[in-house]
Amino acid sequence: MAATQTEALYERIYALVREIPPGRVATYGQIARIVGCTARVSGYAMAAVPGGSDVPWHRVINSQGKISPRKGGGGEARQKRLLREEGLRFDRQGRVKLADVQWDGPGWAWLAQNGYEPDMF
DNA sequence: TTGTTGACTCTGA
DNA sequence: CTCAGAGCCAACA
Repeated sequence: MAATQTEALYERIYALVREIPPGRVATYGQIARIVGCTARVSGYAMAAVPGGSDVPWHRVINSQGKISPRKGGGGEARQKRLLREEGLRFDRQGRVKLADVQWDGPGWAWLAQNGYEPDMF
């Protein structure tokens, strides 16, 4: 269980990302709005996902519809390949069409079941 | 405790 | 389209 506030925050982020269906993507800011943190922090949470996790971290991209570049360099290519395998199309600028493939959110039922209050939105 | 860094986003040029 | 600056906040030295 979460021993601290920040651990609880990360767990909320991961639980939410696990709800993103194949073929859809969410943005860091979208995740951040729901769990109640900043876009930067949700990005940091993705960087902290351990390998072999069941969290579909590759379905989280930036607000421009592009794969965010890492510090280390590698990783973007793998993320792009995983998304292609789920049917996403990338244009010449390496962007997906967010209007078509962006996730519409977890839904009220899931939110209520996971401790979120309606007045948060 | 202070300073730097980063898988972000928005605005403006 | 690209680029720069400001705001953001948890992690780390």
